[in-house]
Amino acid sequence: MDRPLNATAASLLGFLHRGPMTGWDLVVVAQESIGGFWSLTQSQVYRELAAMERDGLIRAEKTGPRERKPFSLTEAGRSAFAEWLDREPGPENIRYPLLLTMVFGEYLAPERLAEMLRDHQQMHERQLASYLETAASHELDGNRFALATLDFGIYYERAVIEWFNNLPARLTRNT
Amino acid sequence: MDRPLNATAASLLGFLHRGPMTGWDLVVVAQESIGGFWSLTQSQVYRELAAMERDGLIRAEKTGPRERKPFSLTEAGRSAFAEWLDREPGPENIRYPLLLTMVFGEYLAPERLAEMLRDHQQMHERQLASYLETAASHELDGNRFALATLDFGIYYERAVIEWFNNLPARLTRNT
DNA sequence: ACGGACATGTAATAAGTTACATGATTAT
DNA sequence: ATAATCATGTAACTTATTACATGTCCGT
Repeated sequence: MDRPLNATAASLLGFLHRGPMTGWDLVVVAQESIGGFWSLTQSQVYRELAAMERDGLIRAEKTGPRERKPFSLTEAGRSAFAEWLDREPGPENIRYPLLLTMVFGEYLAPERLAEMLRDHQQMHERQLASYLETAASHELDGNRFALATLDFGIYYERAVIEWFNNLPARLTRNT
Repeated sequence: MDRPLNATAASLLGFLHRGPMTGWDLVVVAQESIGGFWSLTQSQVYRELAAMERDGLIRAEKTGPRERKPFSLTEAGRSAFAEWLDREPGPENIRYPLLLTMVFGEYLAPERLAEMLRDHQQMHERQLASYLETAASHELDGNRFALATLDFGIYYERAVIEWFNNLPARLTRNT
């Protein structure tokens, strides 16, 4: 007990500030609001919820229809969250397999690499479009913080796309 | 055996194309060349090396001074790598705790958030400077692929810094 | 009636982190 | 001589991924 809260668990506590939610709800909400820079899976959510219930940070409300089991914040949970939130957030980390592939590009058929680049560029363009749509929808207007993180995604995708566009010049060179 | 190769292990095989290296060497080389978008730890390296030796993908050369135990690629290793390299690289994933903190910014003292933002912006500025220095040093000129990934880092850091610079306008708004 | 979304959870495994133990060699 | 760096590795643990099992309720 009183293990330090990990970021994934903490984010669940954060969402529970909005009111009681089930694991399912949390997966959906998290996917939507932090999915762009913090991945989590269903399994993780249920596991963290179970652990946090054991630790008294959340409490199960009475089970609803379809075995819905909503959890609500306890005072302990609220303060554990506040403590976590105030801590120095760690450095970001990026893991991009495509770049790994590219570092070893000399061992790969150029057309194959080109194909991968095309695919990934397309994915990023779609992601950017989706972010822009969200931004235009005004559904986040109530929360300037959420909007700011969305903005991060937009800046990121734009930069990546620009990088893709300038790549051929970089890669076609002699050497 | 014949478990699918993971990206971390595969990258070690990639580096071994340059010639036999020890775990230590690999940690250093990997840190330098892919550290920006693929983190790995010493433990992981030694574990993957042990597993790959078991699987016959690499072979230990004779131990040198200081218990140095260099590994070299086997034919099996070479072809496992080629196979891995040709595969569809998965989507990138970013995990940025600062953004998590920001999403819940409404529960945090504004000055504390501002402080975190200042710190992180500084970290990104330093990172950018370091990338630019590497780019200016011409030490990567022999490898246009490595240069391209370095470029990714530069585009990324620039975008993030720009985002930081535009943040106050975003966050100071009413609401 | 039935397909699809809702909902919870477990099992098995892989990957990643942190800390430590041990010792050799080099440079000062 | 002693501190720093080189070098290998283990132990203990936490986090993350993938796949599966089970069942409910809603809409058509």
